[in-house]
Amino acid sequence: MEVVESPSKRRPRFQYTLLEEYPLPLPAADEEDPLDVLRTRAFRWAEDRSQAVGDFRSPQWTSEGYVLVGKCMKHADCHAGKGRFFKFHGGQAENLRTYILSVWTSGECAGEDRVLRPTVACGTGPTHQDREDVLQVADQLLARNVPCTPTNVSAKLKRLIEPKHIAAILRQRRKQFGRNTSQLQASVPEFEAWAVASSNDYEADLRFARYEIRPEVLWGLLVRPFWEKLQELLPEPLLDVVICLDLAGAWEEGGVVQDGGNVFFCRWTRSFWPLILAMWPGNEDNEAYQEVVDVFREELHRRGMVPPKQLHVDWLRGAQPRRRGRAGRGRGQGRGGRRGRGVAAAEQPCPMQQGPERAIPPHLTSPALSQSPVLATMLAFHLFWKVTLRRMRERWPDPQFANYFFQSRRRFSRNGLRASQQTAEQAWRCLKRQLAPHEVCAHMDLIQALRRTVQIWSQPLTDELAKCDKGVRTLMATRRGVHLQRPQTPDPWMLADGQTIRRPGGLQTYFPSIGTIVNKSKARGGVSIQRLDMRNKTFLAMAVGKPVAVPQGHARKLYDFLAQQTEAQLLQQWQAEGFVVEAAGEPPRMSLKALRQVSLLK
DNA sequence: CCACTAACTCGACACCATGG
DNA sequence: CCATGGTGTCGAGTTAGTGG
Repeated sequence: MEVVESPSKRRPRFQYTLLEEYPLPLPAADEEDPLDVLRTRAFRWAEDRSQAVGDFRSPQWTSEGYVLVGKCMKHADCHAGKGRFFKFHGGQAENLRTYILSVWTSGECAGEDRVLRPTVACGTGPTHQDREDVLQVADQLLARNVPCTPTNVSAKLKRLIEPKHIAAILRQRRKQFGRNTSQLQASVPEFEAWAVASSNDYEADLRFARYEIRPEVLWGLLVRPFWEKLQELLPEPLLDVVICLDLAGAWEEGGVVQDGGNVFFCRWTRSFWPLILAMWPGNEDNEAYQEVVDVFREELHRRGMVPPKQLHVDWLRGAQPRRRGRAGRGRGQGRGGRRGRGVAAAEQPCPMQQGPERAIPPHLTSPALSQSPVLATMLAFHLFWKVTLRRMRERWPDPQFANYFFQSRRRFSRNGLRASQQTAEQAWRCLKRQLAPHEVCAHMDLIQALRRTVQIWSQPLTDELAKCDKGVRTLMATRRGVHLQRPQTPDPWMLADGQTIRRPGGLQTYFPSIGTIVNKSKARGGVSIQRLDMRNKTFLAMAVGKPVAVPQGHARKLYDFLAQQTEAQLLQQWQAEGFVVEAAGEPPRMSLKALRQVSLLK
């Protein structure tokens, strides 16, 4: 008759040896249940050591606190209970600053790599190892800014894994992390803590106006130094603002709101001031713009500043490609939660957001909209858009868009000034340069880099610094050199001597006087200036951009354009010059080409 | 510039594994 | 036992690359 095995005889199978003492952060205050604490720490260890542990038995309460026993889930035999086991217990270290997890192990791993879902009809599922390898390669690819596609991953794997498994694993990964690397993902809590703290810190250089953590990390930061400088310039009205969104590296999208227009440095150059820095991952169409505009408004309001007269949005590049990505699907499937917020600012929505569902891009490429010419008088401006509007309403495939476009434009458009995206583009490159040298792997890395950059940009430009080439690349100008409005007269140095000036963010350059420029050009035969004396005023006409000769009588012609008093007169003149092209059976259209030619613009 | 194709993405659904 | 998560499959739609 067989004797019942004594516990001591069976025990050898469970002879645990200490594997390691693993330090981990102390449990937070709200993690009170020691069992939960131990369990999460055990999982954390398993993850850090790429060890699949599962199937925990009921926890036991011993003199050492709770003890958890689980087994390796990686191999077939382990899973069946004939392999390796793990035992965990833990507690605060003696110095009380860390949590020490004691990991014990018993038995050896045995059996083949366990196949997940062995019952599936298609054959084998991926193994744990498969998944780990795929995820690892995916991380590497993403960190290097290489598209993380099944093919790419497959090419980088050292062994063969079924493509459909790779695709499925990647899909799951995308669902969880999007395009973020796991390191970026892991840095979220740190970021969140800072975000909370920073939201109310009105003294800091960077302050959150918006942030969201889930499901994606996105934020808008206000850049205090530039807002304050702007406020100092009041009551001069803001003329225009350019919003620019662009890709910042592979893993996220950034936005810069730029007070591009007419912040004059030394009274003649236009420079950019970043007021808001925003990060908007991925595919939110125009919500990013809308959000940034909202933030901008709120801060203006908070500071009691007057809204800008013009608002330019670089919607073509930012919005169009994304749009296609979503074509054909319903609109509601975005994130319902965020929609509600846009409503508050709906008085001046982003152009793309209203129009008909998805049919906009062709219009946006129209030169009439994207490069409307500089028109010298209010009357010309009026006529130009009157003709164009009619054309849009009657000939363009989407009349609704025309209505929308004009509704939203009417309020802030004016003649004369066309804010160029160029400063915004340059600014963005500048920002990228500043960020590039720093390794940005975690959310806070980016914030730190931005903080450094803002510090550099916002240093005061003293008179001495303005003259020398060395020193910081500040975007600030000397105090008396900044204006929000276009100067009415040239500075004295422009007339007489020229000057050496350091442009914001750039190196110093010598700028000759206007006289010198003209003389030099004349000497090379490149410029011709036509003079027109009218009563008590003198007009000069010269080509801008390309140095071409001014045709005989051209100054007079331009003068006549300016002098027209009524719409009918101007229209007649424009028709005669071929600016307005009439065709049978359809509304007239503006010929930008002719217009440019006569303006002697390139 | 255009058409064609292979590669890719995504959502929906079913089903199983895992953890509580 | 239930909730959650990971995987396979299918179909629809998009994108990038290639060759004319």
